[in-house]
Amino acid sequence: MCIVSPVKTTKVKIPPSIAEQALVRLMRVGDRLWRNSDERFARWGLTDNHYNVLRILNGAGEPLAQVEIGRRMLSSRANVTKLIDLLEERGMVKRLACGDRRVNLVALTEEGASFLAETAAEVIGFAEETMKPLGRQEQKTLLALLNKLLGE
Amino acid sequence: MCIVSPVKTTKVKIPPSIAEQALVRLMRVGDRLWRNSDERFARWGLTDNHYNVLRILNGAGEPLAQVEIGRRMLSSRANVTKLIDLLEERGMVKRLACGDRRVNLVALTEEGASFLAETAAEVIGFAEETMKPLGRQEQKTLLALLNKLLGE
DNA sequence: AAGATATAATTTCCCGGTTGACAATTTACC
DNA sequence: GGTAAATTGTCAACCGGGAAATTATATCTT
Repeated sequence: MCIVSPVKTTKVKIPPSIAEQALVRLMRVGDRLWRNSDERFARWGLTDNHYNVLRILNGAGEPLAQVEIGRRMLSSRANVTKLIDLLEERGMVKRLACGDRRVNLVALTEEGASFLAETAAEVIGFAEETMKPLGRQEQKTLLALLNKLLGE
Repeated sequence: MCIVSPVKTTKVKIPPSIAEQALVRLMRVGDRLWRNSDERFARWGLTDNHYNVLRILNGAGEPLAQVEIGRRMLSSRANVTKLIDLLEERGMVKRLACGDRRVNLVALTEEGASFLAETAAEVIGFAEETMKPLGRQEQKTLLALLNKLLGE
């Protein structure tokens, strides 16, 4: 048991701001989602960032330069190198030479594609479960607000 | 210029899911906010997590055990130790003994409080600016949706 | 054609945070 | 009351990711 001497320390009165509340909540939710997500993908020995790379390649439908991958996923160039290193080691991706000898084109392999195919249902299921507290319409509203916030 | 041989690699058809879209957007927005926030607080030689500790202590209005701080900010005990170490070194916080000799009660100092007072306006200003793309009512909606999502 | 500038990837180093082990203490249980 | 289990804070080791410097190549300027 912890005996607290009578200390009063509510020092600073900070005016409540809807904007700040929303911002803090947004950061907290984001933080939690990243943790959960990471936890999930750890089962496959991957980071959610690794998975993201696979999804980006699959979505693009063609090999992409590393720098382009980094651009699409808000990651530093240095980090993309390491991400690709692991994915290539696992055979999910391969680097192709191309006309410009500075760039590596990164392509999804058969193995990477089938990994995506096998895990897609589960990944989507996870998303559905996470968002379940919100109805379909609320999810749409949320998505719209976030898009507006991102300014796109 | 990069010559791409005619490769078709759109392998896996993944059904579009509102839930997943919203989830991904949420994570992306959260990530961006954490980055911006960290960048801001770097001016004070702090992490946003350090600032968070100060806000939590101020909000609680009484000294808190480290484990309790960790609980409120979803951070590990070990990390709280390090956060408090720095804040104490800066004189913004101090550790108090209490009845239970396992726990350190952490209290906001005068210096910590005045730091909060001095920076509050700017921090709130940052939040307002970040959330500006949304109107007041939209901010409220967003906040409500996030709360519902957190299940509180 | 030659030198300056820009771009892509990689390497190295650093930082914040987590995990796991540990010591001190408290609580639960028999 | 006394031993086992649980709790708190700390430390050391590790890990994912970011920033800056490095190398190789391409483009621009003249």
